Amino acid sequence: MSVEEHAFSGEIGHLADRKQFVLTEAEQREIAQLAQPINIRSKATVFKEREPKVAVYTLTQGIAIRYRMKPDGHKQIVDFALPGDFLNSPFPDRHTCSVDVISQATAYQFPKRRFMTFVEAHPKILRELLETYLQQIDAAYEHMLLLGRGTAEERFVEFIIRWRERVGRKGALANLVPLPMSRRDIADYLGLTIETVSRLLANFEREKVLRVIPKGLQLMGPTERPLLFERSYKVIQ
Amino acid sequence: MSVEEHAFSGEIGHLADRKQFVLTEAEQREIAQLAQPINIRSKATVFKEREPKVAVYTLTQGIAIRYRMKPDGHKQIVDFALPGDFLNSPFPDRHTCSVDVISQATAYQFPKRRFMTFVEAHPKILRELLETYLQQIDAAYEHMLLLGRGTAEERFVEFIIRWRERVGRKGALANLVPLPMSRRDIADYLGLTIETVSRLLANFEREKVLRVIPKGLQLMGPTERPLLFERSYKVIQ
DNA sequence: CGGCTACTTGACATCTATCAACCGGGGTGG
DNA sequence: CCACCCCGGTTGATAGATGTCAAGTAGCCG
Repeated sequence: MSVEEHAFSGEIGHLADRKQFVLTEAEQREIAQLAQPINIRSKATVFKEREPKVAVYTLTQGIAIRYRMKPDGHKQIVDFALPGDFLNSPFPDRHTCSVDVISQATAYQFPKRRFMTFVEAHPKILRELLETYLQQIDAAYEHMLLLGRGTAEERFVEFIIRWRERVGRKGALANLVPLPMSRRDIADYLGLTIETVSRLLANFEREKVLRVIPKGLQLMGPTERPLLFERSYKVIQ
Repeated sequence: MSVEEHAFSGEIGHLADRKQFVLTEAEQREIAQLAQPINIRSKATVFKEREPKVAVYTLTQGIAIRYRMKPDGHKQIVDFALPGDFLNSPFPDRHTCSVDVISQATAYQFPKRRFMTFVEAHPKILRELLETYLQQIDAAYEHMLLLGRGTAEERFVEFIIRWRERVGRKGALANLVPLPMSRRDIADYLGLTIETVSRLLANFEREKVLRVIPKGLQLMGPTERPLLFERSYKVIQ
């Protein structure tokens, strides 16, 4: 199968790589009763920042972007959500970010009050929730470092490394990295313009670090430029 | 008293503006037994990111910077901590950011295990902790938007507005804004260089938006440029 | 096949970083 | 007590990275 034929059309990220909740069967049944499954049509907005929060959502299929906007329309994506991820949290009373799905998607919708009473009745879950949020804080700090101090190239490289880890979590890390999101989404995640993202890709391709393929990238293996295969500053110490 | 004589040397932010914990006397006594008060000398590092985490700290006096570093030494400050703020969290096992104090400071040190058992025995506190972390996530998203999509001027203005709100929380918002941190710290918070920060201040001063005074700023009141007195996009809707 | 949208590419402008010199206050040592 | 030095801050000249604007291309869907 040639690279171009490689089908990225299938589901990716069946499970998010984030903190996984370990639930007993009883708990799962209980949760299923709380939740209402919903369909979200492609590119729809699930909720907007500052809107009153009536429910907590977990994504079950598809990919979502979680972002904040300036009044001039400029967007900063804070996170991509994969199936299994929460789209929001039970506090505060208003949404702290907006969420769009990038394609047809499904989610569970938990009425906020019921979600909280359930969680508070299950200390184990509350604690896991706590860990989830602390992971998010860690991720946010990492992203802040990137946005505040990274060059365009560093931002892009970090993005690919992290994204590859996330979607490849189930098996080995593949050299074919699916990119189901648009260039605009990548740019909005990295705090860059689509033109800059496009040029970065062109540069990397020229340097034989990767190849741009439909809806994804093919990484060319660690050569003289191991760039895309290690986190520069995670490995130091 | 002239502006220049205004003493910013006193304590600022006796209480952080963040989520305040409401504790019974019994709880306070219990907490006091868990905690060990410690002194931190000026500019000292309390802990470094990725170090094993043995304790949870709350700041009691002084101001701290919470930051992450790139291997090249570039720093991104994620937060300034005021008295009453946590410097870290009980998870994960390693610190997710470094903390330095910008002047002599004191803190409470809670052995991590004891902190967790205490918190888990007090669901009310656990829940408040949860809210605290969600506030931090909100703040981090806001900061990401600023770093990814804000111009140098927008970053600085947002910083002043937020900082003024934090240190002025107890009383009315003053037009004298103390800046106990160095230009380097401000630059590292905003993802800029000290030169750019310096030039921004010079510009604002030229436009009569503010005056630079020792260890602080004097805001000149909403003129034709209300700039520093409202959050541009909080007010929209 | 045609038109739309997403993406790419090029020319140019602009913003912020970099490099370097300079200033000023506070502390220190002669 | 004064001079010096050091450090933090400011200012200027210049460069470089990324944004902006505009044109062109390619893939996709009707």
